[in-house]
Amino acid sequence: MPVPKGSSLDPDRTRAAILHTAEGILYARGLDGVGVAELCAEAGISKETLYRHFGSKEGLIRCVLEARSDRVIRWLAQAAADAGDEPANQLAAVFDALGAWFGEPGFRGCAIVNAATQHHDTPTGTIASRHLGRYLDLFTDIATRAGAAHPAALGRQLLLLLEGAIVVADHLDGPVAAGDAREAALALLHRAASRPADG
Amino acid sequence: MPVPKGSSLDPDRTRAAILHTAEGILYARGLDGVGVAELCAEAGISKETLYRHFGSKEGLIRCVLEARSDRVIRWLAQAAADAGDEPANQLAAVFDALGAWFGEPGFRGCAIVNAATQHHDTPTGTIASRHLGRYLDLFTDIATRAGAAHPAALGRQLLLLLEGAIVVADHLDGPVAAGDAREAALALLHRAASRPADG
DNA sequence: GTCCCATCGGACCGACCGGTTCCATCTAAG
DNA sequence: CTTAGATGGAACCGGTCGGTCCGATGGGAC
Repeated sequence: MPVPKGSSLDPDRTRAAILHTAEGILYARGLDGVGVAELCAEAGISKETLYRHFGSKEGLIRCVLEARSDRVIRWLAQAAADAGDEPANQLAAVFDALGAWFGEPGFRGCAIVNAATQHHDTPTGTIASRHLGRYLDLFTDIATRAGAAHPAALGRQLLLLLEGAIVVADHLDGPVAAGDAREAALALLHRAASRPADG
Repeated sequence: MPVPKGSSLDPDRTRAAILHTAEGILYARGLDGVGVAELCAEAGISKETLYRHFGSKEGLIRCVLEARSDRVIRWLAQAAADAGDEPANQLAAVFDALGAWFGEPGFRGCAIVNAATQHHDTPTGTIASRHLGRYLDLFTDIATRAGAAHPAALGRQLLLLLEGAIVVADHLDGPVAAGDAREAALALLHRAASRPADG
């Protein structure tokens, strides 16, 4: 049996349900905008269960954010992979995927960056750094395969466009930002690839 | 007399002192990370004085953010103006100024965007929109004077670089982001100016 | 001197917070 | 059946929150 101890249902299932419910509410209302009591009520569990699984509200937040980071990175990497082998097409696909996300109701920016902004001194900040680093890996890989002269620098610039697009989409003009970012990203990629020996 | 009623010192002076102290603490610790009592203690005033001047904590936050937005925009516009008339030089100067800011101890991202992230449903969100719009005006002006084919689109792309740089500097690599953004911004400007009839 | 009023210091309020504990209950393993 | 562990429900804790109110002080304006 994969279930180590007996219980009414499945502890792993319970844990996953808590994470899923908490992710939505914490994203929509902010880390400090919702109390543990409400999270438990929405998830249909007791506070004792939550504290047995996650130890503290901060522990729950950490697990939620790590799961979210994994999912977001996998989603963008898949969007790139689905676009074929051409780096430019992959880059365009990434920003197209972002545009679709920006247009969804309830879009409120990047949950991980938002969380780090709200609790900047906690381990949450570390999760955000790792998250941005994973974006960077994705972009640097694309830049490298595109033959950019300085793939690391181009990767960082593409990351600026991604993060800028998220912020601007959240606070100013929604999905429009994704189109602007896409166009700028392709321009930077083309420039770097057409000058492989020099900037 | 500019002072309407008698008081121990000067109500306007008191108000400005509250704003100054509150701005620093709210920026460093977050909107929900500090209570009204502590803000009053640090500013050397009583809660009654704070509530008479600002009505509520939200009212205080609103005044702090509006003052901050004014100051930041004026600071960047001045940096551009000090760089002469050449649009490319002005753009470079803006990102150089950002780089200096990113390196300052206590840098924590954009106070206005951070605030909107923390209290997204309050009027704070409106302040953030206006703030980004003012950046946009600055960049669109530079793009127009540079002879860009689509100055509005270029302005929005430059805004993406600025906001992205702030986020990345805050959560990943500090002042490096400003240099990357500067280089990308100049590349986008050059591209748009050298193709004034077509993208 | 006499008012006026901004101010301070602090008591006070109700609400909510994160977190702990106890207990009855249910389920699955043996 | 017995037993052990996971659970829900709820009471409870100390602390903090934003906000109000009151008494005392002290400096202009007249």
